[in-house]
Amino acid sequence: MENTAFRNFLGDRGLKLTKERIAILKEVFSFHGHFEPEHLYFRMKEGGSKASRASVYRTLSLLVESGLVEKVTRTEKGTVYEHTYGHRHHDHMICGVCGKIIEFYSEKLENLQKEICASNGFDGVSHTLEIRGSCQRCRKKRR
Amino acid sequence: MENTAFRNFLGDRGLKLTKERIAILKEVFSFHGHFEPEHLYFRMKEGGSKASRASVYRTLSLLVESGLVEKVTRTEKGTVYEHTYGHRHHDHMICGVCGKIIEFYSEKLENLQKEICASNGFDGVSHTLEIRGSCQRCRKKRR
DNA sequence: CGTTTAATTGATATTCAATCTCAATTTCAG
DNA sequence: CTGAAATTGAGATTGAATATCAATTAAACG
Repeated sequence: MENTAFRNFLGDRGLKLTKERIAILKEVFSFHGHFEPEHLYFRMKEGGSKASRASVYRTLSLLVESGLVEKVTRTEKGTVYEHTYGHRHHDHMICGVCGKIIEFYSEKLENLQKEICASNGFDGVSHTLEIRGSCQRCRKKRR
Repeated sequence: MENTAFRNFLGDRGLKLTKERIAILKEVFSFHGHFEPEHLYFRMKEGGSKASRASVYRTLSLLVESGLVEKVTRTEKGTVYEHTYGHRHHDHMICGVCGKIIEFYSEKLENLQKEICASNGFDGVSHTLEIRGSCQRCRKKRR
């Protein structure tokens, strides 16, 4: 469970398990899909939680460091995150018209990373592939 | 030559070819590698050019639309660009230790994009693959 | 349990890239 | 050369993200 994983992460670093951190962790894992820090903050505010904006940002950094959450992409409007604990790594297609994000996983791509790294003396730890274009729905609307 | 390409782009859109746009275009193509808007602006300022920051940003957007320049990645400190005219598309490996950026091109990856898009009803226009890890030099230093 | 101490919080100020405003200027077609 | 429309630039503005710092809190220890 992500709760335990985060608890361990904090423990290993001599960090404290505070109400705020627990609340933020819970909120992050309360739904699936992508989210932005500001939205998370306001969602929590509405939900009655009192965690400050600063704590949201600070905790988000910790969650990324712990590997429970990943930065998906940076847009003009800020950073998009998603929780990844228990989920397989995947990449994204982003529709430039409606902003829809399609997730996909490709075994071939994973192997390709290894291949490319090997031939460049690079030790690849992670990757992000972002394909931009237009989704089916938006292409149909156009005409 | 990129000059003509940009001229055509502007013409097609009924936009004007101004001194500022020319100066910015020239500066962008005066060197290779990655750059950030702010650096470009200050470099021009030192060089005696009088293009304003606003014009730099505005022209950069046009250059991206015209396909002469691409956004490479967004960092905490802003957007990184590179001119791509005359260059083949490529992707990047970023060393998390020293920040070094290694460029690479993979035919397999290009084909993979088509493949992935096809099976998702997505019309892929472009992609960015960013592999993070550590470069050879930094790994050697560690021990 | 209390104490103690270092970590954490939160309200607010601050930073900084990027965008907007709008009067003055410039391009360019006719 | 002239006029209409596009463009510029200085400065204001936005908005995400971070820094500040006094007050609070977690938790190891006795």
